[in-house]
Order: sequence, then C-alpha cells, then structure tokens
Amino acid sequence: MRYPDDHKDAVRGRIVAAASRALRGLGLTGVGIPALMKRAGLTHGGFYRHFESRDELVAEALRAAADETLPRIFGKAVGAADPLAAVLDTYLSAPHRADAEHGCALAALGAEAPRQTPEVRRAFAEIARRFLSEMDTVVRRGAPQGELHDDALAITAAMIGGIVLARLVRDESLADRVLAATRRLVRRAT
Amino acid sequence: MRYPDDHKDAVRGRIVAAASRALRGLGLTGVGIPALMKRAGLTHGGFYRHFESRDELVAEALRAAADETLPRIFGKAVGAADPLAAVLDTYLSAPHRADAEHGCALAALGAEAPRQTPEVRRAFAEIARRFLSEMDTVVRRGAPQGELHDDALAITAAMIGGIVLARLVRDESLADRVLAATRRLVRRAT
DNA sequence: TGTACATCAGTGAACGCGCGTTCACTGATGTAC
DNA sequence: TGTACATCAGTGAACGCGCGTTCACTGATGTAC
Repeated sequence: MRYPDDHKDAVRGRIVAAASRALRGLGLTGVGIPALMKRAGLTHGGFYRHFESRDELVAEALRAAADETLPRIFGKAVGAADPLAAVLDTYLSAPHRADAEHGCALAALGAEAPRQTPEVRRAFAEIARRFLSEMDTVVRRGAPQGELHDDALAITAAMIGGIVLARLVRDESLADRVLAATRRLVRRAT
Repeated sequence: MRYPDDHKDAVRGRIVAAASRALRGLGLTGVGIPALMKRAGLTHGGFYRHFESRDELVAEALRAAADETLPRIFGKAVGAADPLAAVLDTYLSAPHRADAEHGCALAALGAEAPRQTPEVRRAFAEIARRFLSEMDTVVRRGAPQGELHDDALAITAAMIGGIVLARLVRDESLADRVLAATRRLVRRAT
C-alpha cells in the first residue's frame, strides 16, 4: 500500500475538520467541494475516495463541530460554583459572537437545518440533542433525568437566539448589549 | 405606453411579495431568479426591468417580510391586558414554527445575515431594529425612550432562538415543549 | 379620423461561471514468486 | 535478493446542470402629424 494504514483516516479527519470550520464560517451553501478540499491541502478529485456525497461530509462536519465546541462550552461548568453562569459567560460572549468559524454550529447554521436533506437534518437534530443533554445536566446540577428539563430547552433557545441576534445587528456595542441582556434575562429566570 | 401607469409598480410588488415568501421558506440561496419570477407569474428575462441585481430584490423582500409580519406579531399587543403575553403567544407558537414562509424573517434567515453582501446585511440590520423598536414599546408599556430597553434585546433573542431551536429538533412534541418553555422563561424573568 | 412611429414590459435564447460528480490516469509502496 | 505485478490515495480534465446576467426581439399601446 502506498500510504500507512492510518493515513486515510487521518486525511479524512483533516477534511472533516476543515469543512467543519469553513461551513460554520461561510454557511452550508457558501463553500463548495473544491474550496473545502483545498483547505485540507488536497485537490477536489479525491473527494469521493473519502465520502459518498457532499451531504455525508456536511453531516460529519456538524458532528465534528459539536465534538469540538461542547467540551469548550460545558467544560468549565463541571465543579464550578455557578455552572450555569460559566456556560452563559462562555457562550454569550464577544469572542463567540465574532468567531463563527470556531463557534456553535447550532447558532451559525441551525436556521438552515429545516431546508436540508434528511441526512443533514438528522445530524442537526443529533447535535441539538447532545447540546440539550449537556444543558440538562447543568440546570439539574449534575443529576440528569429521563426527560429534558424545561429550563434546558428554554436556556438553549435563548443562547442560540442571543448569538444569532448579536451577529445580525451591525453595531458592535448593541451586539454586546444583546449578549449581556440575554445573560441577565436567563439568570433572572433561574 | 403599453401598460397602465401603475402596472410596473404592481408587478414589482408581486415579485417582492413572492420572493419574500419563497426566500423565507427555502433560504437565501435556496431559490433562484427563474423560480422567483415564475412564482410571480413571469419569466426570468424581465427581472432586470425591475431590479438592479438579485441582492436588491433580497433586501426588498426582507423589508416586505417585516411589513407583513410585524403588524401580525405586535398588533394584538396594543391595548391588551398583558401585551407581552400576547406577543409571546403569537410568536412562540406551533403555527409560526410550522410556517416559515409566512413567519419572521429574522428567525428563518437571520443566521445567514453575517454572510451576505453589505446591501443585504443592511436590510437585515434595519428589520432587526424595527423588531427591537416594537418590542421596546411592549416592554416599556407604550412609552419608548431613546435607548432600547435591555429586556427588549433579551426577549427578542429568546424568541428568535425559540423558533430556530423548535424548527431544528425533528420531534414535534419536543419542538412545542421548546416553545412553551421559552415563553415561560421570558414570563418568569419579567 | 387615419397612419406611421416611439415606447417599454415582457419573452426566451444565450453568455460565462462554478457547482457536484465521474473518470482515466499517476506513482509510491507492499506482495508474490 | 531481485523483479513483476497489484493496490489505491490523489490528480486534473471533463460531464451536465442551474445560476445570475445580458440581449435581440415582440407586440400592445400612446403620441405626432
């Protein structure tokens, strides 16, 4: 064999990682296979040695985004004096607002989910469940139940909306006020 | 002249209205000029008699969406015993979740805003301001100030996120729980 | 009143372009003998 | 140990397609004389 046994897996991982960032930054339709492969250091012709279709890559890229961002978002909460505050401060922050490429895929791309193929919609629903499950642990302070707590649903909604709205208004100081106000609304309600 | 004086304005309005619905339903990149013109009962060749570019139509379609939905969302609030409850019940509702084509453009398309041309981004920022201004009137109970109230920012964020998240999860009963939980979170905080 | 002409919204073919996907080919390596 | 062959990740040209945009043309009407 021309390449070591682990070569193909490594390259596939590089393509997925590059796509995960590019799609969050440029949107689900904002970047094509040629540009995606170039970001991974390859030419577009080899794409179908790794994926059955573009949608397969998109679905994997969404899961990779969750793998990368969930630990960052919920990592500081474990053992913190105020776990919810830690999550809110990390998520509803200016760095997250300004860097969609490395941020939450639900905020960057979630609104496009209903318009995707079943394969991609399934990946969206899956990463949303993972997010909600992490949030459930936070609001229940470490003792998850079978059903998701209502607060986990509502707080997740507020957080996604906070980032979407902050990125929407073109005035940075208004954007940061949106983030702060959303943090405070959630704190007041819980 | 071949057509009555008001003909061109009427046709332009029909194209904008059709585009406003189609774009909310299918996404900013989900429908092209040929399909947009077909929905208005025309062929694509005549498009540039009415608009300088596709982006000009997109920007107009966003404003038209606000013209159509803001009165529906905030209309019931004026004079209501509990104006905020009226707004929440209208916005965070199953019909709104299920019908993006006739719903809020910020929820359906807002996440795509940062990736658009300046012309389209400006239209997004403009309709976001209009939404926030209406919400400001509601939270101040009819006495708007110069600056937007923090609650207007946070409640708007929660509402947008509630619809985005409800449309994201593929389970309808979970989606409706998201809406109800978000309504309750906002009520509890205000 | 009748006729020639100007107007211009709308038509449909055509433009270059980039997309997702396919395919014949390359070439470095492992395997068979 | 040396040589012929099989493997297969990666290359780059090519496919059909739909896009945004342009353009020569149509044809019903208003205007000029």
